[in-house]
Amino acid sequence: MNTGPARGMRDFLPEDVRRRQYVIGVIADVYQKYGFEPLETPAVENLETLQGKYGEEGDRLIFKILKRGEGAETGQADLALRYDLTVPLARVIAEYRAKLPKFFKRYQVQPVWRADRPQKGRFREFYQCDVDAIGSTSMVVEAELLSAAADVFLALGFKEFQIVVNHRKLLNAVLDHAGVPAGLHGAALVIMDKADKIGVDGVRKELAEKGLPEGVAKTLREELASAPPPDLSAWMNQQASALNDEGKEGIEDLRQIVALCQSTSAGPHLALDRSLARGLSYYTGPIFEIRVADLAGSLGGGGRYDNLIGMFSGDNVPASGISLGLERILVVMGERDMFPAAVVSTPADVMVVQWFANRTNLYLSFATELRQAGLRVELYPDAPIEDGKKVGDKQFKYASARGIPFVVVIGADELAKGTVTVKNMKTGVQTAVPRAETVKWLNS
RNA sequence: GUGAGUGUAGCUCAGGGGUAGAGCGCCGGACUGUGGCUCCGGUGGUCGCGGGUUCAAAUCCCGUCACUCACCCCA
Repeated sequence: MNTGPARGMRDFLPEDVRRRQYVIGVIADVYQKYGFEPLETPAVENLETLQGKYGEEGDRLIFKILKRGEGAETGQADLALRYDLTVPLARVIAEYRAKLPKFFKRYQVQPVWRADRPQKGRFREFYQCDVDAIGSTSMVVEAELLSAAADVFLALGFKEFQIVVNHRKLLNAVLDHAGVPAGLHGAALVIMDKADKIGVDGVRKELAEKGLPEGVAKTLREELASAPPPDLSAWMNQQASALNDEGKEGIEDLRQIVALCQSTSAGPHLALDRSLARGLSYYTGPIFEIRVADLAGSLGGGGRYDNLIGMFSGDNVPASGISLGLERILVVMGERDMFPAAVVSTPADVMVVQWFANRTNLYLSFATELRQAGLRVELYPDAPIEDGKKVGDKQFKYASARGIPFVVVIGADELAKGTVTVKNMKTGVQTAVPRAETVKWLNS
């Protein structure tokens, strides 16, 4: 019998859970500072809600659930595990628009599922930490989203990270300018997105395979090869003159984002990447990705999706958001040993030793006293067979292995004097303390 | 969906044709009313699973499953 979890899924032991809760706590705190409100949605959505939102590749990775009854035989599915948090949000907006504020800002930290093949930093069940702002087309939204994301990484102790931005409209304009037919925009975007991995020559080769003429590859290569200079504003002006109206809109949005971010935490980490494309098909405007050097994939990504909610409600509601990948953040933080010491250990503040097998109630009531005073107290469940004999072999070893900092003994001497002996497990120093002053002593 | 690598004790791994080894852990003991250090003793595995070659397979071959990594795509 295989006792491991299902492929791509993981069990989280206490130490893991503590780390996860720590990171989630930091993220939620930052998001709340920006006025985002919490939202939760079901793990399961109707299949039709999800299909057609993520692009061809994305749709393939949806975990489908067989229809009850006949589904077992026909293989027909009508439900699916949620694939991301953005599409369920769009559904919620379409459903509750009237009840929600004009500008709705929500954060959501929940697991999503993808029928992917696992590898480093990639799982079939993983948490996303999303922030989205609904109802405004202003680039202030983007600036705040990026600033919040930057604050999260700074609060977690990251110093070197990049917030990479680009714009779907700019990409479309560049593709048009290069002569890529509208039908091949998607394929060309995917190839451009890989530019950092396969290099400029690889891009040219793959474009040729798609049947795009040599001139296209040449133009795109030139676009890609031209890294934006430090003077972004001048560069953008120069670019804009060569592009159509759509491209100019993209440039203008990016210009605003860059300018607005200078007043936020995101500013120093912002970078333009003209080849950033992102796979999800629902993006319509600015797109972003958060990267660090030691991980191939991104730690987070997002963008503006002004038409997605309209796919549910009919009328378009502008929206933009960003999603942080909890698992990848944890992978990197684990490798770099970035967790505060307190997060990793101390399941209890103090352990009470059972010295006399026939005085368990004494130890229980003592533990109760300490707990009522606010301490986390563990009582060792087994008493020694003979009073006082071999007490420590098991009990002290257990406390030591669990990293419990203090152990309290009430043995014969202590009972006679009305004291307890407190042992500091780190230093090995033992102190006799009047029983009534134990809490005071431990807290000092 | 494609490709590569790895499956041997609870864990990390060695052994590359003659029926298994280390370190750590775990259990017991010495020393302390009592852990970490030291010392002594002990526990430990049909070598992922199935088949084949061979007098003989953990070892070679085929298949299968699992895990890991990379590609694709993504967080």
